[in-house]
Amino acid sequence: MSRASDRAYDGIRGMIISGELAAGAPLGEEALAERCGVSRTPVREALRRLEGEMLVRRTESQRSFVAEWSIDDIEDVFELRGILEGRAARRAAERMDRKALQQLRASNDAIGRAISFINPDIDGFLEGNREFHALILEQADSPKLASLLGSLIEQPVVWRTAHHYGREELRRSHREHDELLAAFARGDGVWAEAIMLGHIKRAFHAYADAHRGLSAIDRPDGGVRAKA
Amino acid sequence: MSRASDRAYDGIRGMIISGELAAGAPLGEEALAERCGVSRTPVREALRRLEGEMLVRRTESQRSFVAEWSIDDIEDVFELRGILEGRAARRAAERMDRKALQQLRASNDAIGRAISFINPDIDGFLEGNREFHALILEQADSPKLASLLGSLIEQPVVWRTAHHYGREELRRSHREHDELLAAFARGDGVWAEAIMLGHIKRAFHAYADAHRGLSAIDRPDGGVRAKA
DNA sequence: ACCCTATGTATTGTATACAAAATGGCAAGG
DNA sequence: CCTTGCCATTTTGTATACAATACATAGGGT
Repeated sequence: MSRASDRAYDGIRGMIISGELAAGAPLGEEALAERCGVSRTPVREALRRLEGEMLVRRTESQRSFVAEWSIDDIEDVFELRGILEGRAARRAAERMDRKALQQLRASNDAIGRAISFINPDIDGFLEGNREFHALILEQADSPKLASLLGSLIEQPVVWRTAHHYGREELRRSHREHDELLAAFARGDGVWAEAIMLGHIKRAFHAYADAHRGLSAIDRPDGGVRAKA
Repeated sequence: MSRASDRAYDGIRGMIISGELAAGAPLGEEALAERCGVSRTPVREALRRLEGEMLVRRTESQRSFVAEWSIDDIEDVFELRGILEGRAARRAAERMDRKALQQLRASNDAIGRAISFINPDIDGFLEGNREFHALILEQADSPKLASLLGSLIEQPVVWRTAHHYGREELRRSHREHDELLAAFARGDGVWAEAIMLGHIKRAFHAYADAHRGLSAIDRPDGGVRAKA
């Protein structure tokens, strides 16, 4: 898209995701225009886009605010993600070619490297994770599904979640990706869908636990750990 | 929303759905502004909205066209609708209160009246159908689900489909709604989800058959008919 | 003291002018 | 005859001015 419009979009989105603009904060067009160094026109466009992505909420009187997410909202989104990404995984498994499979392996290897350090490279993990899921969505070859998922993924809440992950949770995610790869290699769509559903469900509970301030040992799973 | 912006949205959307603007037709902002009697600004806003609803496609160079739907796209959308409306039906069944159930019954009764004539009232059927599904979505109480489904329903292709329906297909749809009501009355989410999935699947095949120009007797089901 | 209303202020909606970019045709060269 | 590059025209992007609307506050009435 065009220069100013993108600047506004990236700028506002960044401010929301980083927390610079807190949940519920009012989003005046004039103020945002000034902060982004553009006029109100591209700001308005960016706000509409962000509204479509559910990062911005508008009142009946057309005033914009940073969207507020209740724990129910978040669970709702994770469930929908599970359903839709599950479908993506199933379709991808049924269509996967050798080249795409290798790309997925490479992507997950990059994740493996990112989390191999004593202090895991969370940004590297996130980037690899994003790429991994994007590749699957691409292989699913369903433009409408991709369009729907675009509204759900990349929520601020999702991004900040991984920063609460412990090393074991990162490794578990990595292992689940490996299982997905096994399902893809066999073209087993049902298996792939089941793994993806569990993968997303686990991500939600990791978030919910962190949100409640539970330490690993307090969790319902009693601190189950990956063995390799 | 505001007056001019809505006029542009309703106007363009109407032109697309009615077929006045054919699939693939270019959508110049200036021309649309003139036809809708507003300036380019609200037209641009309407186009972005319609793009989000997948009625308008934009090229990489930001030119807009009426979206073109392949049979695969349509099947894709119907499948996603099935998944998501199925989930809506399940959640609705688990939450349905007496008042909502009565509203649903009233809505389906209206559908029954609309299709009771020798020449069925298709517009009445569509309006009742829209209301019926909207009530379910409302009862599902999942804002994110509603937001996703908003992009999928009310596609032009869906609307035109019902005009190809025979009296028997209309009655079958009406009966399936009755089954949904039974599931809702019992609070049986799994049942409701299954019926909804079948309901949407059938709607797709009705469309696909009509699209291929098959008459009822040529269809794979050999012209199975409702008995009451 | 409370509520209702009116007015001023802040915010959003729309139109228009101008800037940037892209498409399509035309001409020159291979 | 096809290709290639340029230029005219069309189309979209951005900024800004003005109009309409919503909000908040203060004042008066009960």
